[in-house]
Amino acid sequence: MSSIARPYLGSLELAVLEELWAKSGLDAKTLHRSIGKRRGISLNTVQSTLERLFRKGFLAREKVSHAFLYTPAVKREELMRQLIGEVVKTLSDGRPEPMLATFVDLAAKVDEDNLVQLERLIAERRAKEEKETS
Amino acid sequence: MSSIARPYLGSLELAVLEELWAKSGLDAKTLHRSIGKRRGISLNTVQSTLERLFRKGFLAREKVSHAFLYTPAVKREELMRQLIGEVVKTLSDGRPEPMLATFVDLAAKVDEDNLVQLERLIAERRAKEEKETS
DNA sequence: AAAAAAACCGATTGACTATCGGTCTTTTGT
DNA sequence: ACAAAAGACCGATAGTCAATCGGTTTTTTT
Repeated sequence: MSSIARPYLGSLELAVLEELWAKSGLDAKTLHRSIGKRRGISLNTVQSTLERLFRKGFLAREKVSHAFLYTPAVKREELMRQLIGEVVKTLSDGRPEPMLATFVDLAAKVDEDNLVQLERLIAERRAKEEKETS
Repeated sequence: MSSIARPYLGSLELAVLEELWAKSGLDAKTLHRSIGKRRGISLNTVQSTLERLFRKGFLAREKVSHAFLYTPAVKREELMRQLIGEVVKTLSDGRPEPMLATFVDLAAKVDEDNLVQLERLIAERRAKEEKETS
């Protein structure tokens, strides 16, 4: 059982999501032009990837005239939360410390200033919570 | 290219790691007794999984008399950091905010008190940093 | 030296991404 | 309205990886 669950996004899937986060409501052809051409892959390949992402619930689509227009069904932050949440769930061992320590480590790794930023986000979060509870 | 890199731990691999984090220096036979029997899998299966984890660098081993004794080569926190780091790297888009927001979200999700804990860890971290820089 | 234990090798299966050709369906231009 | 074009849909293949195990070789032990 408890493996770190797929899905798990492949390289083309990620590229497509990135593209759609930048500009949503694109069709397969357009996406093929922007990312498929460079990779030398066919329009069909882009299409099946879109289909797969749609089935997984990561994309929404709407048929406009003849073609599907795709939009992200998850925000970048939501996807991040899903994926990190998976890891955390499987490796936390019941205790919150491993997760929290990891967060502090990773925040500080890139830039020490991130810790300040993180504190600020916590404070904001708490402020919001208190407003709701009052 | 930039997919969320494997490895990626399967269910049996995780179970083995958990077992070794709890009590390290076990051989294949012992691990088979504790986790393999329940799953109805052969000793061989456990052995190949140990081999795979060893090749991946997640386990160390030492031959004691006739059998390999395995120990974790990464701590739970380190593995967590590796895996979460992968996700963060692929989805951060250069900015730290998505990562930081996700961290706050996930910390608070399980238990609101985790935010206090998180603040404490940040403070401790900063204290240590200042000592080193002085 | 024989038996037992364990390592090692190779093969198979199943899940999943990537890939694409071919066909069916729907739109659209004339 | 009908033919051409555009796109969706289906099915097949290849490659990767975990899980699985049988069989063979190597090493210990008695």
